[in-house]
Amino acid sequence: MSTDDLGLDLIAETRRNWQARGLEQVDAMVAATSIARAHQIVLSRINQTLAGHDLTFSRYEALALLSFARNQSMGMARMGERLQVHPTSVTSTIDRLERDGLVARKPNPDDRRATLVELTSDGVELLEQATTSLEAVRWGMEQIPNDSLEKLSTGLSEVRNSVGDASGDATNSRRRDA
Amino acid sequence: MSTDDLGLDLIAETRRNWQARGLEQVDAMVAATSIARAHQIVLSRINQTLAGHDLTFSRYEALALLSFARNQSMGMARMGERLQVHPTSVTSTIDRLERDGLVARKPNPDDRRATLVELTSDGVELLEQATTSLEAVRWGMEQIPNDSLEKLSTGLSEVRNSVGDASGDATNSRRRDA
DNA sequence: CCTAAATAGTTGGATATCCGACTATTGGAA
DNA sequence: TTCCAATAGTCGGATATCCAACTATTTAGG
Repeated sequence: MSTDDLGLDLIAETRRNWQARGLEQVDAMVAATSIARAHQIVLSRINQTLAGHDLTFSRYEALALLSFARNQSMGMARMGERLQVHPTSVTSTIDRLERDGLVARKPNPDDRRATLVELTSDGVELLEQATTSLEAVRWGMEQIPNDSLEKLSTGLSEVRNSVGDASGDATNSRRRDA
Repeated sequence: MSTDDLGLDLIAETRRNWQARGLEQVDAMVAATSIARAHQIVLSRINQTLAGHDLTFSRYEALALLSFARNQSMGMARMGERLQVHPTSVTSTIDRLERDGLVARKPNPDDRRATLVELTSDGVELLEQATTSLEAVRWGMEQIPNDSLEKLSTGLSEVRNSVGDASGDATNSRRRDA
C-alpha cells in the first residue's frame, strides 16, 4: 500500500497546483490521474486476493480467456489480440503458467509456426477457486454499489471508444461472436 | 498498441461470457476490466507523447511533483508518499532522472539518513516542454469533452474513496495544505 | 546514557510490459 | 516454382513496480 493517509486528497491538491500554474486542460489531467490511481487501487486489491492462489491478474486473465475458448485452447497470437498485450508479454505469461502446470503448450498441426496453449485440469481448478475469491471481494470494489459501477463503466467506455475499442456502452451486450 | 480492432467490444464479450457462466458480480468485473483497459489506453498515449522528450509518465510525475515543492526539492520518502509508490520505486525513478541530469541528489543537512532531490534547470525546462506536449493532446483524451471528463473523475473518486483517498469529488478544491 | 524501535535509502529478486531483432514457416506473386 | 513479404514465437534489453532484507541514522525508553 504505502498509502500513508496524508489527510488530504492528493488529486484535488494536484488540481489546485496545476490550476495555479495556469494549465488549460486541468480536467483532462485530473481524469488521467484519477484513472491511473483507481487502476492502482483496484489492481492492488485484486492482486492481493489472487496472491493467495499464487496468481496475478495477468495470469488470471489468461486462464479465464482459455477457459472460454473451444477445447480450452488457443494460439498465442490470438491470446495477445484478446488480452490486448504485446506478443512477448504472452510468451512470458504463458511461461510462468506452464511452469506452474496450469497450461500446456502444444504444437499446432495446421501451422508449424504456431503454438497452441491448453488449460490443464489444475488450471481449470485453480481458475475456479480464484474466481470464487474475486467474487467474494467484489473484484476489489466491495464498497461500491452496482449502479455506481455501471455508470463508471459507461463513462470509461467513452475512453475506450476513443481508440475504437468499445461499442459505446459497456453495459450493453451486443451480438457478434467469432 | 497491438490493438487489432477485432470489430467487437472485448469487454462486452467478456461480460457475456461470464454472465453465461453465472458470475454474481458481473458489474464489478466489468468495472475492474474497464478501469484496467482505460488505464492502458490513456497511459499508452501519454507515454507515446512523453517518449518524444525521453520521458515516461512516472518520471514526468516526479518532475512535476518537485516543481511544486518549496525550493523545488523534496526528500525521497515524501516523494513516495505523494506519488503513492514504494520507496524502491522512487529510488529507481530518481536514478534515471539523475542519470539524465534532470534532478540531483543532495544530502539533507538536518538528517544524514535522508536524501533531498532537487530539480535542475534542465529538469525545469524539460518539464515545461513535456507539459506543453501533454496539453496539446489533452493528456491522451482529445476526443472527450470536459463535462464527460468531470463525470468520469467524480465516478472514479468513489473508487479512490474506498481506500480513504479522495474527499468525495475530484472536481472540488478543498483547503488543507501542509 | 545506552539500547531497541522506527525511519531513510539502497540492493537484489520477481513479475509485467514494451520494443527491436531474430528464426522458422507460410503464402502469394512473378 | 522460386523468392520475398507477412505471420508466429522467442530472446535480449529497458522501464516500472513490488517485496524482503540490509545499512545507516535518529529517536524514544528505561
